[in-house]
Amino acid sequence: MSENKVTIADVAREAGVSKGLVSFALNDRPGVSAESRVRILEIAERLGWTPSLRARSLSTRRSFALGLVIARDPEVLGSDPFFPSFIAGVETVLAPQGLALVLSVVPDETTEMRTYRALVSDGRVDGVFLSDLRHNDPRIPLLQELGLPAVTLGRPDTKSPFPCISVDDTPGVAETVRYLVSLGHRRIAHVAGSPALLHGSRRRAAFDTALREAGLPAGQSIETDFSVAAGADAARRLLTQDSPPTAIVFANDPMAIAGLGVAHELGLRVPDDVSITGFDDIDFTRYVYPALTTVRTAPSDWGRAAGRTLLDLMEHGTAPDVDLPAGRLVIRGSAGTPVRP
Amino acid sequence: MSENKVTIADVAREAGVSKGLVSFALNDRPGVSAESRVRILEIAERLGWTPSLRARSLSTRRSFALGLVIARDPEVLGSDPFFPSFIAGVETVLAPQGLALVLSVVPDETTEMRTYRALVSDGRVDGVFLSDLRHNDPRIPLLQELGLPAVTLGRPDTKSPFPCISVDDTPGVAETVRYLVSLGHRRIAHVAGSPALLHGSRRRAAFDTALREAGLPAGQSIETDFSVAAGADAARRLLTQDSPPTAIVFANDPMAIAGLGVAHELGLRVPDDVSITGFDDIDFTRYVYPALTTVRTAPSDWGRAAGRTLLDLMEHGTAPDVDLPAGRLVIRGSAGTPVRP
DNA sequence: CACGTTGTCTGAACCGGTTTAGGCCAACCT
DNA sequence: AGGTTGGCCTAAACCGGTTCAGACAACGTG
Repeated sequence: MSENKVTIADVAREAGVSKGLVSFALNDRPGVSAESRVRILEIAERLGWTPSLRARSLSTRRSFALGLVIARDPEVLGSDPFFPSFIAGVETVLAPQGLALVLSVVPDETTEMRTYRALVSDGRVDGVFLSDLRHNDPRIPLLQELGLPAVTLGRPDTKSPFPCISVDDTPGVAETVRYLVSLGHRRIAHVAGSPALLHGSRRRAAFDTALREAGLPAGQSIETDFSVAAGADAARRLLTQDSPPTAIVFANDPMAIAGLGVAHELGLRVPDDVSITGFDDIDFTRYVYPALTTVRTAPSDWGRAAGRTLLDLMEHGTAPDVDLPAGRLVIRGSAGTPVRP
Repeated sequence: MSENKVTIADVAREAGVSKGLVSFALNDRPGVSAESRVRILEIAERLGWTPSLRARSLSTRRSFALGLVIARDPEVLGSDPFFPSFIAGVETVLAPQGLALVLSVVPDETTEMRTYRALVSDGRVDGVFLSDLRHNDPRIPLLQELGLPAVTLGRPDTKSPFPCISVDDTPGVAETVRYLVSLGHRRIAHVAGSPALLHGSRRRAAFDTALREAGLPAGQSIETDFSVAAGADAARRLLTQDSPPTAIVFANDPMAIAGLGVAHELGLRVPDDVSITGFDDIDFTRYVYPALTTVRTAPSDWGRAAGRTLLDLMEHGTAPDVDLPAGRLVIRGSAGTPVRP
């Protein structure tokens, strides 16, 4: 009762033509007279015909679905609103095309590679989004070998046949550092993300560069896995040492928020005793105290751009890279003039 | 090159038997001699045969995929780690079965209903998870009409043909209120979630009941949409009135964290001037200051249970409801003895 | 008038599985 | 011996589309 009952054969019989002609008319391809076309369409409409995705899949060898495989520690995944927003953005372009999004959340990299292979050998998706790019990312040659169209979220550090959607984190980090320096900070530390992830190491490199350009000595950096817990640990280490930094630049907002908590817990005032900045401008930032100074990024724009580019790629076999506007610093209360520089 | 080239016909030819027999052997069904079976399996193995999902889909009228449609304001979605964890839990049971998860994030309820219809008429999924249950939820009759198997996340307030996976929020809320009362609180307010959502209104009802059972007069309640922003607004309204509450029970953690921020901003000490509790025990709770006293829930357990139940339902046509253990109060620093009761 | 040309349409093969009707043969029963 | 049963297997239909070779008629052209 629920499944679509009327097939192309029903339409053909009703219209007194062959299946093939109906198919041509429905996909408006040449070789059908104007009268036949409207008559067939009219009959299909009247009979309530809808295409069978499964039949179409079998004969066209396409699945009309796109894939996203997320290999993140569930803890990190939960505190980071990137993916929900990204997916919402992707959907806005997939839904109108009748495409579905197949999502896999996997625990580790081995499973991740296996998942891509399975998606391909099942013919489950026609293309994938590659996120959380890593150094020398093994997924790029894998997907190339598998012949699966893909777009990368971020610019890979190796040769890649796939279009990429990227946003330069450097200006945001640089702007943050310049702002802190302008407030009088000289001992600025960085709580970096995972060095294995490109956006982790790039933000860190941007931080180092920014300090150098400000004429300051290299600052302290602590590597983390981007998790809230790791952010808290890093903040505690930085703030409990002798002559702690007067400002800490966190590589993402969840860690920065944990940093705020640690500062409070240690009896430090923010921003008087220590300034704190984040990255991403997640919703929480506005409502913690003090509100977090951070760099605004737009994950749902990424999603839209990535979706459009992947469609382009699948349709034309090629698609240009997209550079999204760099994030700008959003100034709130968590960074200020140090009372004891 | 990527697509699976070897078909069941190749195996049949190589084995010198018919397609049908190969199919029987591969699905180990009766009617195949032991020798033939091992020979066919051996040959399929040697040839590297893998089933074509698409062909199987067409002939069995199944899609080997399950659906999840999320209709939430992106803002609320982003700050709430429920779905990432839930999905991770679901995956642990789907992946071993070779099932995929099709995810839709839609902006509103109208689109949501349309999405379900599309999923069914495309035959895109074999079953769905129904989350964020609403009062008199229109999706239940819709799915019933569409004949799509489903499990509900939470117990519906109307007659439902579907198994449900539920957890009783009442004990957690009750425990929270009793704890606050035991600390000496008498003016306890509630920042409720959306009254349209069952878990929103149930937590609120549990709150009212708990106060009554403690012999206290009805407390103040403010309805919200579960968003961080709404939580902050509610907290501000509660705390800036004459004789504000000494404790606020928030219906979820993101709002509670926003509440902490508002309290700080108003110059109130937590928990001395106002105690704050949350619900869900998201990762942030441990790392804000003071750490949030909240009720622990386990979204990935929900995911696992929901996945198993949906598989059961699809296989046997029926599946029992599952009651997950109620969340327990996790005591941290954000609630304490009121200094001015 | 014979000859392409063009436009419209049909029939059948095809995608790669599942499923059913029925054939054949050996074993068993009376 | 003849009839029944059951195990093993094949051929063909089927799921519902797409696609291609070719039939046929109308048309213009030299």
